[in-house]
Amino acid sequence: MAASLRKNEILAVMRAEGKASVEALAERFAVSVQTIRRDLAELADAGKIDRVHGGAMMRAGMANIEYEERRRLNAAAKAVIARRVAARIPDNVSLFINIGTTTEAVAAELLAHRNITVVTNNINVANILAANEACETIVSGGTLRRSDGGLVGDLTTQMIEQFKVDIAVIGASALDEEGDLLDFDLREVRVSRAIIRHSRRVFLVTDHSKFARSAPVRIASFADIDAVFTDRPLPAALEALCGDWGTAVHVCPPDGDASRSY
Amino acid sequence: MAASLRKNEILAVMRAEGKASVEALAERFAVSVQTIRRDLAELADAGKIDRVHGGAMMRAGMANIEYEERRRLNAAAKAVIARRVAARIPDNVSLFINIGTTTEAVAAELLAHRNITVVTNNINVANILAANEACETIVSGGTLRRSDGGLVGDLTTQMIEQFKVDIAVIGASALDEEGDLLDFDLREVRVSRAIIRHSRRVFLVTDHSKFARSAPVRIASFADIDAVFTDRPLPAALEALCGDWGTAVHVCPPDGDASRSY
DNA sequence: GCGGAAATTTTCGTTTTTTTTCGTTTTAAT
DNA sequence: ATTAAAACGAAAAAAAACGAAAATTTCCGC
Repeated sequence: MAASLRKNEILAVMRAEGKASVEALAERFAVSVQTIRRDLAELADAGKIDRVHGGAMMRAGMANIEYEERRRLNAAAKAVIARRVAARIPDNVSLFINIGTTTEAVAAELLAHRNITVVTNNINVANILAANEACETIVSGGTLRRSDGGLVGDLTTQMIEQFKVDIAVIGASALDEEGDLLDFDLREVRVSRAIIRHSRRVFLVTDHSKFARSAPVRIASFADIDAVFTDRPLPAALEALCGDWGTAVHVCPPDGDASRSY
Repeated sequence: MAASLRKNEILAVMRAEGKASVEALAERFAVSVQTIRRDLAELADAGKIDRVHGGAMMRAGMANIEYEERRRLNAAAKAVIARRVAARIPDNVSLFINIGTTTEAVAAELLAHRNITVVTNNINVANILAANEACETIVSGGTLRRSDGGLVGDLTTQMIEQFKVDIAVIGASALDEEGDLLDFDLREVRVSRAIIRHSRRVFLVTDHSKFARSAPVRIASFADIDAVFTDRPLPAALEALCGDWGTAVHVCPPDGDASRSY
């Protein structure tokens, strides 16, 4: 790619001001708007900026958009699951809530709970629970993961290990039929394992889409979980395993039907 | 979804002022009210704001009125101070940023910095810096203080002590003429002291209103600080002391005049 | 300095997207 | 219940993007 001085300067302007219009850039560099359009198109192709009508902006919001998308996915099912979980959580308890859009939905359903202590490694959960005055919110330390507001790393694990709570609410990126909980990021998995070790009871919340997916790192087994909350029945094989392991299964159908529990 | 430069700006206005009317936004951006309505409708669909008759407001939840009020106070002065501080912070450094509305303004000015590592005990700073891909953000653990998004407590102090950074950016609730930095919450003060101990250089950011106030717990002395950034000249007695102690004083006048440094 | 090839920029007509206009419906306040 | 402001929907108008040909600049060797 032939390096143009202008393109670098455009990038500098964008970084400084966050955004720029085609018109303004054309005037600033004393070239035609067409030339600016080509520069912006190339920069956008290279993934440096995001093109918008009339100009361009820094690619900052991108990761966030993706996350918002993920949050919206199966939102109805997640809300039903969350309500059901919240109903099982009494007042006056201590909780872990870890990373995940479904766990965030649970946090939103805990706004009316009284006198609870929540330890979380999810900055969005902290933001949500800040609205509940009767909730002491403890944020675990760690490196902020931009993609989903999660806090991960050794620091997070160390911090988790300083607690022992009544109930943990955890998610997982994927589930398989042998009853394993899976995730993508080893750092996050280490945190999840610490959470399971330091909780008296563990609730797994997950929508059905996780059964269709796979991920490389094993967090734990359904045998380590006390209860699963999901929106559709488990595969038969897995349901049988849960029976053997004594793992309670709560199916929360989205349309408000009576939910089934095993 | 077609992103627009205007929508980002609307969001910024909303964050700064909490709410905005369709009429006012239309005038500000010199477009028709219809266009603003469409923008607001899309932002509301995306869940960023809440639509109300005649305008829109920030989504309820974390919205802490008192805190928003405090943030708005002397906002212009804080922005000038923040820009000045950011100009003194090079790329490729590690930073502490602690609790305070002025320190948050500094974080906002660091969005264009490259390859920085920021350790913070302020959840708002973490939210702001999430937009900078070239910034590794590490959140200290601790108990979430609802009033200002601060993380405080022994856990926070422990976490801070695991780092040693190049520059600390700190605030204070009050300052007195003998050159002491003061605060209200002992837990927060312990954290601030840890931050000072574990930084190679310390920048204090504060607007003039802090001189008129007092607080019970002593954080440190101006003698422990490398540089002070403020919007009005210090009381003469204190300025003399800073001279003795070798504490640099940067006065950043709000109207864009040449700022004075001692 | 000159000619000419290659790259870059501008011009121009067309297509797409966004914004405005205007008539109608809904909302909130008296 | 009445009324004025605000929201909505759809067609018209305006602005911006696109594609490709024409014009300009740059970069060579001579």
